[in-house]
Amino acid sequence: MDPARLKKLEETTRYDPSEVESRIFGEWMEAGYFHPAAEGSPEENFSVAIPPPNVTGALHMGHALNGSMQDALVRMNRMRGKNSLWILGTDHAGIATQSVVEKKLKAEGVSRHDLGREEFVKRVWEWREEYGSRIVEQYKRLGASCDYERERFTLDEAYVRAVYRVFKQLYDKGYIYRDNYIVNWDPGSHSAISDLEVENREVEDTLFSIDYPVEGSDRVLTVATVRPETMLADTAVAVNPTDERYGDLVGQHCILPLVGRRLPIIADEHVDPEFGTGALKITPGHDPNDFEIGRRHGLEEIVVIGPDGRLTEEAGERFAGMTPAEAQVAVVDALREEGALSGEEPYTHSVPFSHRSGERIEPLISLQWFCRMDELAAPAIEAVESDRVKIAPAQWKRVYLDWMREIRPWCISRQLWWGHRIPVWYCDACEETFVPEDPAAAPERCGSCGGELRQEEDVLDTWFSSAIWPFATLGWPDDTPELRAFYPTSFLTTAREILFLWVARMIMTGLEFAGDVPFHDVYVHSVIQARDGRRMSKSLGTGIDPLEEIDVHGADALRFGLLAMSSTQDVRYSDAKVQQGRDLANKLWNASRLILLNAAAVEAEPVAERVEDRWILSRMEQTIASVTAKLDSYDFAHAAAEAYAFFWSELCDWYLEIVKPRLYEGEEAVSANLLWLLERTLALLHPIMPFVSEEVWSYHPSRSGHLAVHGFPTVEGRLFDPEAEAEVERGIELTRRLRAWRDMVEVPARSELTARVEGEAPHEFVGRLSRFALDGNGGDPIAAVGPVRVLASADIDAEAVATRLQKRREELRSEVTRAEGKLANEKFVARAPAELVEEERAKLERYRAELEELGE
RNA sequence: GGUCGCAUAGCUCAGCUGGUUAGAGCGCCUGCCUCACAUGCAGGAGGUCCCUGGUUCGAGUCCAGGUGCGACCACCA
Repeated sequence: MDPARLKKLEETTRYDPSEVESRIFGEWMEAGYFHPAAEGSPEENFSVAIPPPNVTGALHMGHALNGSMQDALVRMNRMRGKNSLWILGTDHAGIATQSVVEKKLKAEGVSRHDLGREEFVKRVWEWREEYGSRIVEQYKRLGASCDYERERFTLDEAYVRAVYRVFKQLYDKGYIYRDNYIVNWDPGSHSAISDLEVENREVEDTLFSIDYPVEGSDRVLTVATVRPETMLADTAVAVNPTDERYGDLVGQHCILPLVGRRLPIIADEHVDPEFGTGALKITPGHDPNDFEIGRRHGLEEIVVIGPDGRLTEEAGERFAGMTPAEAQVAVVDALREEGALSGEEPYTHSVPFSHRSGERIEPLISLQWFCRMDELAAPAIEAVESDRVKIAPAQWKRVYLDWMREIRPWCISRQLWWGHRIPVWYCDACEETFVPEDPAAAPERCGSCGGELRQEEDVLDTWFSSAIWPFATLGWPDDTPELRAFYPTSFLTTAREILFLWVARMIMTGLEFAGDVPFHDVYVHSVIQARDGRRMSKSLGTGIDPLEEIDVHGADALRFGLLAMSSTQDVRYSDAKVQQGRDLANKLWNASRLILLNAAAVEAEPVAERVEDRWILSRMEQTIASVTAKLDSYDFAHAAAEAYAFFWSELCDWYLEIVKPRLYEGEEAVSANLLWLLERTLALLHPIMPFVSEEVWSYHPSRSGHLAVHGFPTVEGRLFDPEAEAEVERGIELTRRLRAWRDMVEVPARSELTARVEGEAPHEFVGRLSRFALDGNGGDPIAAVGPVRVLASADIDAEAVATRLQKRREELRSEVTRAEGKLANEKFVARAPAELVEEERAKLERYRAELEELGE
């Protein structure tokens, strides 16, 4: 070994991740391990498409967890020799990015309208050039083995082509259409948003009762509403057809207060006779239900709130220009003046808010583009029903299916500038609509009348482009080598919040356009909450920055911690688990120092002769089998815990302590075993803790290349040895009991006690590790611990021994009582499995024997 | 309103198809700076497994009801 490196190994007793991580990552990148050739078939290869983070984003805990899981599987499969590709890229994130840049411009005192569309979009691109790669660099800090040379962006030229191809095909099929429809208008982003981008929140409002006089009568119909300002757009009043109170009024009219409009009184099933007075004002322009009712009854659709979120001229000059809140006050005042307000009471209900801007959704009718989903959903339902796409944990399969079976048209247009501008051209002269094959070469003049064409102003929903991520990133619609080698991808890990928004849509588009499901497995991971159980969120200030955690504890520690704390249920962020990961890295480094600095130079297969060697080699194989199976089934927490327990408890606490004398003597067999165990342990841990394992590996005498591409251990069945396991475990158990006994009777830690053994002698290590000389003779034993008879000594306090004995006797008596009771139960003896009963009898015997030993 | 999930040690969580004395990490207590590691080693204390019924020889685990949280979906003004 290079003297400088040897010195480092000898002198460094604390593992320092910050020194190691960037260096190692550079080595991997330079070697090109993460940039596989587009060869082989999807069946033999392994591929994953990263859920593309927003270009505006910074790495948060969700990314870190998701990335740790993906990287663990990608690395394991790369080590297995599979051609492995982890596709990386970012999402242009329409609303989020546009508002970031708008905010920046605002600070400069400019609005996007001052700049105009073209200039504004240019500015966003400039912003993206400067800041857009930040999150990609952050993934490197995590150790993510993505293909950084194949980075994609949803607005790359090739990607845009794919988006347009999809749009065109869906349009030609008639799935995409334009319609005046009620949409979720987000006054914050000045755009329509889809149902999935709306979240409902409980809000306390006032429920107003308003009297609508019935035409030609002195009766009034009292309606209840939380949004009196929308009455200005009322076009009917509805009652339930079975409601006897109003049967005679159906077909008549009432008069809209303040406005004076005649409103037909209609009957509709939707109205709940139990609610309020059983009469419902109908505002098709500003309420989704009313819109449906309006369409059923052919009602007039009036819109009084404009895209700017303020009341329009339609609302009448008294109210035009007001915000809805101002208008509410004004309308209520006016109603009160007219004597039409007959009640108000507090009312709590759920109200839609924009997930993007946080503002209250203003439902209104506007002209938007929609995509019909039924036809696309059908095969995507089948694919999941038949498990061509397996969703785990299993309960999410049903959630997916339930949603897909009730899928509704998707509003895909957004009134933004940043995004894929909808590839549709209109001719105002002859009212034709064109969707060209190649938008880049779109005609300038109308094919029918020669009139001037103008392109649709709106852009597509960001999720429209992310929906095709798994194949568009591989070059679709061209028939590329990447597509042939890596599609379908192997699996997807995701947070459940984007199961519909993203996962479902990828399955639909994958089947429709790429001819196959986009992935075979979907693993829905848990959500890591803040330490106090709240959501991690920037606005709440509850977020924990993964980069800070990496700075302090190292990427390996964070990765281990996140995987260890992950679960099928949501969990609170656990500093202790990250700490555990850090300690593990340190322990790995130090155990490796012990081995590497003391092992004789041997290049041999393990030697399974002595029972402790047979034991640890068997345990190693069992651990490899178990950890591998857990990783393959996305059970990261147990994989991490088992690898940890094996390495720490069995390998370090026991095996290393047992074999130290042999190691120091330079025995070759134990050196061979230790180097073999170290190699396999490092490889097994590498998918979880890539940096420290790679660093340690760099000192291993068997090293011929990086661990990142070293073979992943497979199980050597010949090393399984249940007998050796049982035998050594008995020795460990006895050692533990002897140590506990010593501590209990307060023997000084250093003093060696003498004892003799009844019957077969235990393994050599038992006496050594418990500081007992087991070859004593003569004298009466003062205590018995299993087969060990402890002899009197100046270090042993007789009183403490008596107390200890008393305590043990009590424990045993209670166990004897329990076992006796169980065996006295005839039904247990008769009906429980025979071996269970036998076991219970044996136990009872043991307890009784020990009790007798203790002088009972 | 519908669906799903969760309640186990002081804390954060494991406990598969019901079966040893219910586990881990952290924290706590007691010893140890033992020549890999004090980011360490050894030992220990600590649990009416939310409540009530039920099924069973046997229930943390299965069933019913209840209580308390949480998530998702949903057009009742």
